[in-house]
Amino acid sequence: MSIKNKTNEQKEMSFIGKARRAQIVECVIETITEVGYAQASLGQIAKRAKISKGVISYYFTNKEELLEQVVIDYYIACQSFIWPQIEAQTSPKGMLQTYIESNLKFIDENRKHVFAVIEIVSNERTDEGKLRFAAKHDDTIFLPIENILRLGMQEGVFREFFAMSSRVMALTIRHAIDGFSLELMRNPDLNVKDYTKELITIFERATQK
Amino acid sequence: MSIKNKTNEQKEMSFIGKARRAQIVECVIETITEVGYAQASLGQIAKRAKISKGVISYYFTNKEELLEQVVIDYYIACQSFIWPQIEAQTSPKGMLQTYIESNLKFIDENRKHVFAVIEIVSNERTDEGKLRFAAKHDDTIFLPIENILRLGMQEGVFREFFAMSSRVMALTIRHAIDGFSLELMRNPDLNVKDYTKELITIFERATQK
Amino acid sequence: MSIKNKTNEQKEMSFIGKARRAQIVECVIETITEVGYAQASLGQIAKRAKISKGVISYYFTNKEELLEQVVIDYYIACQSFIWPQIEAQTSPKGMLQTYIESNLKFIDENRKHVFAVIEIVSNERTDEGKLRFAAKHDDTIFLPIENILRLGMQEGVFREFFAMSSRVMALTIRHAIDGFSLELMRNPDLNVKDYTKELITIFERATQK
Amino acid sequence: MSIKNKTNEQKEMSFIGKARRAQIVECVIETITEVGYAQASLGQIAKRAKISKGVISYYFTNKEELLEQVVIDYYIACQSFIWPQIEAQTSPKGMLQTYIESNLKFIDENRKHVFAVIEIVSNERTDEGKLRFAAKHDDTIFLPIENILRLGMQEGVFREFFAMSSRVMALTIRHAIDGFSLELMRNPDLNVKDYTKELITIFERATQK
DNA sequence: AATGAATGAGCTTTCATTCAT
DNA sequence: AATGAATGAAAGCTCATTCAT
Repeated sequence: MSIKNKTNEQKEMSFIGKARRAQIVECVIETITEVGYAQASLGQIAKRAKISKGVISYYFTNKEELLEQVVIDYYIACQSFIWPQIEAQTSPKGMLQTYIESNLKFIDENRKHVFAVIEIVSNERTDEGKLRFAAKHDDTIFLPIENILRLGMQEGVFREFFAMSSRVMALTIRHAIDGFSLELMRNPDLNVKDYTKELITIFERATQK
Repeated sequence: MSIKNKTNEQKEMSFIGKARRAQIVECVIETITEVGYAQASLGQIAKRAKISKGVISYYFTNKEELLEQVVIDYYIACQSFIWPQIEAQTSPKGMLQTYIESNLKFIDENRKHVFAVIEIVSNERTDEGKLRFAAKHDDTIFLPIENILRLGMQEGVFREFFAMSSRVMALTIRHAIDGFSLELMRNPDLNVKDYTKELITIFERATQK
Repeated sequence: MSIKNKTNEQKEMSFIGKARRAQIVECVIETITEVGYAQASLGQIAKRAKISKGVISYYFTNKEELLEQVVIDYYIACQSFIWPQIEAQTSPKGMLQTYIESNLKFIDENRKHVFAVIEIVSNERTDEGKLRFAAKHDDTIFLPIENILRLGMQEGVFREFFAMSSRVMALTIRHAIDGFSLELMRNPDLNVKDYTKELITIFERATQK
Repeated sequence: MSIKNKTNEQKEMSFIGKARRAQIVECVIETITEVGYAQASLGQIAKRAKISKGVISYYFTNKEELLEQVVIDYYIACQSFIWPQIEAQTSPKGMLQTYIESNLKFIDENRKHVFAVIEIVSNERTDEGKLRFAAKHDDTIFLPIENILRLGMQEGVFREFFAMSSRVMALTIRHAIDGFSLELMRNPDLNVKDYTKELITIFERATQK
């Protein structure tokens, strides 16, 4: 019986099992980076992992679950890298700066993983044609930045955002960050320090009173 | 003989031929909008166009050419909508504002087409795994905005951008605009006016002295 | 109504109609020569003829009839070239020599047509998978040479062929001639004179007492 | 991962894998025999093998490689059958006789395989329209017989061949042998013994001083 | 725990043929 | 007389998934 056909209580996955899943996830990232989402077949992934396709099916229910794991791993790694840094900040301005800074740092240090996640999130769909990770992505990604902006407004350090404009600001920051990831793949020699500094400047000016 | 095996300029395409190509391009846009790039097969496209798959092959050499046509049509429509408005401006500040405004207006009025192009440009690859439209996209999309920024610096109305930061600014503006398109698909009832106003505010503040 | 849907009595084909058929047949030969039987589609043929595929269907019931016409034209041209020369001979030895000589001359002067016919005859099959032209080919091709051999035996100028060996001789002569055609396509600069001389020598020696 | 994406030498193919490939090759031969090269699609082959089309793609990179395997198998089997017999001969005359004899024997005992190879070699083309196996065929097939003829001339037991006529002789012998294969398919009850005897006589006479 | 084998659906593309004009 | 348009079947091939071992 394959590992996946067990009930939830049976979630007794061995150490080696976890390692295998991690290895496969790593190869998904590698593959998507090299050939893109649409060409990243299980065959291509298995080839890079130097295992048979069957192994993937053994450790993951289906391709969907495999890609989800890539996304989940990213969320965990990204959040646990960023949150402590933001929580260490006391001012909204510091939080915003840290949000941008830490995100770019994480992306720089996890280029392929982040790129793969963007590919997956913007392509993977349900049978009905809806983007599968859109909702979850929204929750995980936009809530924190919107909270920072709201806090800044309440404390009076950020300008007053009319109508839905705090959402626009949040989206724009997010698009800038995701866009940085794409640019980094196209142009790996990018000066990350300068890019970060400039992005902080842009959104400091955009938010200040 | 199919329509595509004529001379390269394809001068001699019948009226009905052009109409058919346009109709098929329209259905590609529709299909990508509904099911995404990866699921947009010729079969799906033909189904929506209520024609047989063979017809598509009759009017387009291959899928690649078909998708390229979607992108080309976008470039032509977008440029001819935006350029006159920008050229009518005299100040860099006015140009930047108009650039954002007209882009968002075009996107709003051509939601599906723009979305489809983003899907195609960010997914369609050559046999070697490189993004097929990356280079052309860069030329068409980034040069104008970078020119506006440079002009503003020379005239002293924009702040001094250090190092590569005018490129960062151009990229960030572009990511904000492309991001708007994606957001508009997820949330069709978006208040476009407010979104535009806010985006202009953000980048006015980000660029001013 | 297309020309082919008329009854036999209506075989009133115009001058221009005959010319068209001849032109198309010529292009079939050209196409098969260039790309081979399997790749010689109606589309390829029409392209070389600079006409639409529909025209071919207008003048020929189907592809089968078109290819048959190529073969028929060959038989007529070949026979009317060769027969008079053989009939002018009085001795079996002279006939055999003339048979080889005139065949090779005809092939040399109609390289592409002969090659196309060989391609068609050895590939074109009925729905049941039988070679369509095998029987007709046999009758037209082998009877004359077998007759020459029989005559030579009766007159005592050829050696006695035991058992089925006059058929073997006829076949071998025929294979040598068809093979010459193939070799001529592979190696167009072949010295035809020398080839002819040698082939005559071979079969003179093989048949003589 | 399919069996074919291993190293180039494909050292590590399982026993069952080899058997499957052999089985599929056998069905290609069967299929070409029944319906000819042009109609021998992967679907037809799979049907005869009672497997799905996918299995063929699993064991062979593409159709081209599959057909090449048929040809390679033939070369190996044919050479290893014929060579020892020829090398056992001491005189050129004996060699020539053995060459014809053993070739015809091999064809008789491998009728379908030989026929299939002839179909493939004379039809399979590259994308540029050139016969794919023409060159290799030439090397493998004509060199040995030309060597025998040259040896016979040097030793003075064969007549002097002027100009390119030893090549003509080699070609004619080869055409006779290939032609025998075709004749055998059309007429399975052929008396092979008599055919062989006659062919030997023909070329003995054709070559002798 | 892991694999090789196999499937069947779906992909893009080509093709002979039909038909309205 | 001729064409452009369209079809539907079949081609070679890829893929996610299943399953026996």
